[in-house]
Amino acid sequence: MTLPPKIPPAAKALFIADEVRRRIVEREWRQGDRIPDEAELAITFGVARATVNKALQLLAEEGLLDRRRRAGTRVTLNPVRKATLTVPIVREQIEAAGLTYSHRIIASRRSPLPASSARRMGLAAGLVLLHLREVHYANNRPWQLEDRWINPLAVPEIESVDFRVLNSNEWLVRNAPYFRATMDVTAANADRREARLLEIRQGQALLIVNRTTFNDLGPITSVRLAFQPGHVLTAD
Amino acid sequence: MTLPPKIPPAAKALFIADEVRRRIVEREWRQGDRIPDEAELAITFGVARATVNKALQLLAEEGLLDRRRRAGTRVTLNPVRKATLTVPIVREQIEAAGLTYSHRIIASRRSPLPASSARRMGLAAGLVLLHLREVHYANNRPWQLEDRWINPLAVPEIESVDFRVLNSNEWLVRNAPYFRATMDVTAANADRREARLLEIRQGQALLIVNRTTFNDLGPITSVRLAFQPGHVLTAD
DNA sequence: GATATAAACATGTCTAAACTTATTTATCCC
DNA sequence: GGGATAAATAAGTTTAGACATGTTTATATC
Repeated sequence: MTLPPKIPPAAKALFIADEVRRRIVEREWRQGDRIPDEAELAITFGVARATVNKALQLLAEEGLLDRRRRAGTRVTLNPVRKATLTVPIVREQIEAAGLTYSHRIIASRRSPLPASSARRMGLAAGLVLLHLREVHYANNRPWQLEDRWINPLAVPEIESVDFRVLNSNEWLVRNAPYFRATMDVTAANADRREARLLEIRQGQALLIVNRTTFNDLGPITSVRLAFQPGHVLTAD
Repeated sequence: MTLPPKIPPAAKALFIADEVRRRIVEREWRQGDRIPDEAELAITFGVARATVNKALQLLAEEGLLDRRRRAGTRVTLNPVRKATLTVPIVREQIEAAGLTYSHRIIASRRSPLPASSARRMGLAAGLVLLHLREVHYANNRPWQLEDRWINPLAVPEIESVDFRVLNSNEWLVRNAPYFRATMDVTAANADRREARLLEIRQGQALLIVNRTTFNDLGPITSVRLAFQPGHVLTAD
């Protein structure tokens, strides 16, 4: 089976990836099976080995193939369910929906770091960091609660920023690029304070996203986002 | 700046990616800046252009760089927060924690598809599909609720499978590979039935994951997973 | 000045060949 | 049989060179 000589102008790798995917989906190659090696596929498809390599690496990233040196390439036994979550920038998300964005600072002070955030940041609990709490609004209705800890050691310039004017999220995005980030997702019942700020009933289920970013100086910031009840995060 | 001649044995692309990342993090190259083109970087690093290309494509995937033909490569203005969520296979997750896995079928029948699932699957509401409801247990304590719709048109073999013996999740994973999947995450208060099955109080916040898979014949299955309160999904 | 056309350019992709590295398989020795 | 060692193998990576493809910029034309 050679590539259709006309069709693929400069996307042979993608074509090959599709073809391999098809063979897996149609169970021509079954879970656990070893598939032909790169050199062999290169010949059957009439392309260079590097091109096959690119295609197979793509499928390996997707989780469809398991590749090991010398052992060859196999169809993954338990295709793991991976999906890429995108946490949008609040303001952009709201404005993209044609709504008016605004935000309000609830608190901005130095406080000792609680244990949960300390764990996420890899810092000692009780360390005094900058603590920000904000509400983000769409058309003056609460959209998201933000509870953020900022490590001035990693972002010295932060001292001189006035977050009453600027959105902390955006300032950090623009001024504190990160090397590494961790993220987790959970659900929690709104406590009394959250209910008041989000203008909902206490106990309603909130989607919670925790995100911590790091640069070479250490943890930059750890933020807990609590979304309006019913909010859906979509993954690709 | 040439690569340290000794260190990188066969990982120059990664080294270059790290170096570019460093320059961005240290604000040598700032958000929105155009960075030198591939040919130039290839010379400064003393490698082939293909190697630079690989490194920069990596960073573009990470969302750190914006690349456009002819226009060149720029540091992303608004680094989007992307993270890869992995939804583990229940049994493996439970057994990996050293617990005993078991499951129970609550219902298994043909029913008309409700609107929400129909939307996700791209099918007409009311269409009669196979409907499965299960509880997964760890050490005999409820761990996860599963509410699944299966499209027999995409998986004809399903008719002959006895899910009282086999876990539907695993059967599908092994026997119905998919082309494409969609996933979303939200939070919901446990209703009375969910509370009973999960042995929790009604109203507790549950993390909900909806996942739909497709193959070339159409939607295969759409599943709603409701996790125990407090469950955390971790993204990389 | 507006608009079509051509040139320039940076990234995108592919190739063929070489070398590296992890891992398996075979072989030899005890 | 057990264990160390060497050979074989398949993927991982890099290179230099080529051509393709979008985009921008400059140029010519109306």
